[in-house]
Amino acid sequence: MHFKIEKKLENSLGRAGVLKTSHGEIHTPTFVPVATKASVKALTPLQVAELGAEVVLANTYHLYLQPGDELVARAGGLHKFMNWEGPIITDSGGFQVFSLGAAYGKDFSKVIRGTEPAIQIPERSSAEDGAPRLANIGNDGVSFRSHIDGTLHYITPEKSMEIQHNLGADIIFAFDEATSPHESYEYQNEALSRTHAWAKRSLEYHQSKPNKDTQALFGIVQGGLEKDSRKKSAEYISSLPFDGFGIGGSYTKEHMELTTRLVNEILPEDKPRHLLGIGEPEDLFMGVENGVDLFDCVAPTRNGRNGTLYTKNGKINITNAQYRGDFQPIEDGCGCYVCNNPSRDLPLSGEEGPVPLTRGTTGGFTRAYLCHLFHGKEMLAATLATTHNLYFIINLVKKIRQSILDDNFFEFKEEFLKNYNPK
RNA sequence: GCGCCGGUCGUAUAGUGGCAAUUACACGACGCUGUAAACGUCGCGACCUUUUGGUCUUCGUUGGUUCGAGUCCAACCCGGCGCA
Repeated sequence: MHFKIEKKLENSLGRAGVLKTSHGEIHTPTFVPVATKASVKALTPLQVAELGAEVVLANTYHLYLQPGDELVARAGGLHKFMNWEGPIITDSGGFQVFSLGAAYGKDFSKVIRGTEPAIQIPERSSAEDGAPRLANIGNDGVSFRSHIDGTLHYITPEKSMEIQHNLGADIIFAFDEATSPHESYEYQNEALSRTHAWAKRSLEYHQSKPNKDTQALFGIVQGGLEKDSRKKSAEYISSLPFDGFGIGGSYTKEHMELTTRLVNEILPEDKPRHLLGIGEPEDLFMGVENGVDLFDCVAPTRNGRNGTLYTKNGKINITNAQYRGDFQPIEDGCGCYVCNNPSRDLPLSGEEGPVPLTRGTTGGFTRAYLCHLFHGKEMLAATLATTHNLYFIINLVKKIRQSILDDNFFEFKEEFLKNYNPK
């Protein structure tokens, strides 16, 4: 893997670059669609590529449970298994320590609403808290109860690396512990030392294997909301010879910006940075401006499946009654397949010359049609909504990248945010 | 004509003396940020209220029994089945 910065954004941490992997180039900053179980839900890899995605992110924990990393290895690795030829990133399973652990059954999420994360997790200090959860954390690793069949599994940093080696992604992540900002200060400290110890163990295991030459390993900065902890974490993680870095954890919007800037000021400039799990439009501008190169997020795909669609004016819930008879496209002027339904000239195999895939110009799909598909529970609803949302987000980051190259990032940001209501 | 069964929120249902009344679907709104997620939460008779509330009107119709009736009784209307 090789990373080259093409252009820097003046008076900020932002930059545009190219990340070369053995499965192709990634032009950064970029948005990485999430393909947790080796599938971007509702889309084929060809569709994902046509949307402009250059890389996808799959998950270690999920693929370990189903179908099993050894089976993926037998299939010839993730690329072959899922028939995606481009670069792949795998997450380490660290986030599941959080989502199946402290956050299990609760409404904690990565981005906390409001400003005061005052509610602490009271039962956290006691081992026998009685609260249902599927993950329990020890210093050596984490025991998980499978959310699929309830079987017990134990994942250590070494195990996470082994699984990720079997999966064979281009970029893999160190095993970490994501914490909720609701945790106590003492707990955050404990978790941070664990994440640091696990980072070192992940790295040592990785470097002892031949995979170190074919797979890049990213370390993950944690540290919660405390500036000092974040700083400490960024300093420690960047002192280790990782190929790149992830920024993890969960925070309020306000802290997200402070944290991103603080961390990226410390991380070495010449290595790529991935802001884990972030991807609302306003957050993408924030991240890029503060030195982030890669974003992944389930928001465009999940929101799409649940009926929330992105437009330049903000998100709309397409299932709402007001759209039942609305014959406009989702977003006027959007260049995606759903909105424009352009006559495309893709040649079909065996045919001579370009063959239009669409006959005539129907003008694309309407809001009314999408609304109908959702109410009718048609599978096409998910496909079209995901197509539009992913295009919207991927294209937004592409435009942000271009604005850096064109020296008009700040103008573009202002113009976009002026119209966009984050809600 | 006789007998039996049945008529409850848009639909299908639960309910056999304390009920504005169960559940599902539909409908309406909201939420979703390294995917436990084609999911979840809330609302769904009307009006009022700051509240854990208050008032009114509802289970085919009309009457009755009862402190109290969707629930018991009577008649009637409608539907299904059976016998003529």
